[in-house]
Amino acid sequence: MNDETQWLSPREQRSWRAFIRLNQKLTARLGSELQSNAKLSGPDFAILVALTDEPAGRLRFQELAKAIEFEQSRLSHQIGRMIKRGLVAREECAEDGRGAFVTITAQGRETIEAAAPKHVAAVRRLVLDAVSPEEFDTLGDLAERIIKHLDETAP
Amino acid sequence: MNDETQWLSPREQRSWRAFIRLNQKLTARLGSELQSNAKLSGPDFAILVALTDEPAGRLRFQELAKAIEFEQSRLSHQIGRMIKRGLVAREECAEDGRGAFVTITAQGRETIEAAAPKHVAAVRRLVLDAVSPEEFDTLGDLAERIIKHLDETAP
DNA sequence: ACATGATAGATGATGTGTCAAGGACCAGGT
DNA sequence: ACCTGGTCCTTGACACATCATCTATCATGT
Repeated sequence: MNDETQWLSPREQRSWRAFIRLNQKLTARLGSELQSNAKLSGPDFAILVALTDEPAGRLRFQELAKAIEFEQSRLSHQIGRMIKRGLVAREECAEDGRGAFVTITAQGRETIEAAAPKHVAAVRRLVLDAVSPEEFDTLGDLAERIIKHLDETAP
Repeated sequence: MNDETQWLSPREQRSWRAFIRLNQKLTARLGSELQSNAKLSGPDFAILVALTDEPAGRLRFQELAKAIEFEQSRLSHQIGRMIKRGLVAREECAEDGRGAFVTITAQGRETIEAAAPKHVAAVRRLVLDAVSPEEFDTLGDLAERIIKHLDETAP
């Protein structure tokens, strides 16, 4: 094996490790707050938000999958579990016999409406409070740039 | 329910969503590259790196858990699976009858040594190539600040 | 009408993460 | 010697993620 690997410099490594660590910690913290405040997981929350963003409160599987960037299969499993808990329902699609809609239920709405304020508060408390508005903008800019780069380098 | 929630401004929301999305995409991409290049998951990789950082190639469960910030139980399950695959081994601890060491095996070393260069290359290609060195420093600074804040606000 | 390939979604197997409960051992006081 | 409480690690149950595979339906060309 050729050993001309461009290892990370100490500086790069420090930034990289901080970034990775932050992701892990943040996901864990927000997830556990959501869980104890509202009995929702991160994926549950993302799905309910996407559905309430729709006037009709429903979406085709495909569109929902695209909106939150879940793979088909992952979404299918996730929706299956959420149906069991009464948060969403599955509806036949008249125009396309293969397709199906996911609809938010009344209970799903109650749950998300109760959860959202606490979640936003947690985001403010855990993240926004740690940096200035300008810095947060910078973070957003960098994130968008890297995402764009990732999508261009797509597999 | 009092409705004085400080919702995110459009600007804040844009940054927040980009940040979250980036985390998800990046974890997914790096995980899948690791998986196809080396048959390792992110957690596998983190553990092998932590063990090779030790001269002895071994650590107590506690210390390993602290080093990579895994909960005890999570680590225990993870190590169990890795033992099955021959990447690490469990060793009794003479000084403390309750404790145990995790040791990297020869096979574990081979695996990580083959995986690391490709992983670093992926990090460069997917992330470092998208931003300037100064920007990456900034990212690191912000990440460290938020982590510090998270730890101070610890549960 | 009918083949053919593409698309929508479901399903089972396996690996991963979290929580709650448990078993083994240690340390300190009595 | 014996509690008692804490520490170290394991275990089982369940939610989640990914992969490969499957079925049903659609859309097109003949």
